[in-house]
Amino acid sequence: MILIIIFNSSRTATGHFAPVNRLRTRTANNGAIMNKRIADLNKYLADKGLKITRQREAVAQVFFDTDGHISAEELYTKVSRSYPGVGLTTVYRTLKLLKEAGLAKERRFAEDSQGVFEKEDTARHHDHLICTRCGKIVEFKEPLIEKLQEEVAQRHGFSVEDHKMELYGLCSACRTA
Amino acid sequence: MILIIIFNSSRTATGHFAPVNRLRTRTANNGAIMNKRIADLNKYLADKGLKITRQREAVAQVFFDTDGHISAEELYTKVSRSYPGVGLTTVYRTLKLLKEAGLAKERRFAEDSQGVFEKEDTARHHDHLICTRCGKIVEFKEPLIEKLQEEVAQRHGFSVEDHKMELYGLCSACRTA
DNA sequence: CCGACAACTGAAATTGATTATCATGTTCTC
DNA sequence: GAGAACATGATAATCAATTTCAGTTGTCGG
Repeated sequence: MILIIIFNSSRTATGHFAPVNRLRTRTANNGAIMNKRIADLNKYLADKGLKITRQREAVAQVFFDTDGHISAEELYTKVSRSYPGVGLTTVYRTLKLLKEAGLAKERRFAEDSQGVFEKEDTARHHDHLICTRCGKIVEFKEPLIEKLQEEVAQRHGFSVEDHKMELYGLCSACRTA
Repeated sequence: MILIIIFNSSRTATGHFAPVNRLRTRTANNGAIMNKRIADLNKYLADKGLKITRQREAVAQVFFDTDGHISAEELYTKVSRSYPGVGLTTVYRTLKLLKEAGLAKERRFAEDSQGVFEKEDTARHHDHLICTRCGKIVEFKEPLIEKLQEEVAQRHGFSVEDHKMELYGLCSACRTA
């Protein structure tokens, strides 16, 4: 005997069953705490005439709950644990939206590596020290350098919207080893 | 009637005829001015037990004759005009060698763009202002920022080997437009 | 609540820069 | 000048990221 129960699911053309219920009950819209960043994203989407979807909220929520740097692939894995049925494509697309909305920032520390993302508000105005041997990454702030950057830009008629500064070298552990 | 003349050519397995003579008579080794950078490259190759070849000299020569930034693809096109029969693969390989030899530096100004290369001695200790609208790139030097970078690194136990600093914004033309 | 339509989704295909493969060619050393 | 090691170039492979496309779902006006 074969018993098949399809309960409020969305069967896609390729045979995938999206766990709609689980996803829906967990999203911010349905009772959970709607944090400010999700609200910011939703506002951005509404302003642009884009749609607020379960998948976007799921990706955004997991992203906002993550500290430090995370790649699209890693985020996909992490999202899949809580909200299976969200595709890697959607993770990429949502990260792109988060960047556009000014909520995420993309970085790439090595030429041949994949991009990593971090929350814009914690990313703002900090730069990175990268150990070329062990890959260790240290974040730092240097307001004086920022000031000089502004001055240099002004001298050349530029207005600065963003900057990237990375220092490559050896950390103390690798230098003594 | 079919007449085939093969004149001191190197017929590869895929039917390509490399114009060996033309290439040879034009290389630095055969009478032309051997500039210092080519000599540096040759010394590097010799030290590493690698070989000095016509192709490597051709790519290096054209690269050294180029000012500013050039991509591997562009360099390939440019080399092909003077020295046809040099493959794109070899251009990539030679640029890699030039980097290792400390004669070239690779940069990547946009996340999704191809890498561009510039001569190391002109690249050293200068950074870039990039217009996010028109793509204009302005180079600048700011020794004071370098000094501060060293200090910051030291404070975190790092020794600086290299750095990357890019300021993104709008140039005067794009700002007023 | 309903319908319609534009936006969204995810799997698979595609892209594009770069690298690996491999059969043949070339350099350099003795 | 013989041989071993390295180099070459066409092609295939790689890999993150994007595009495609058929099917699905938000959103807005009634």
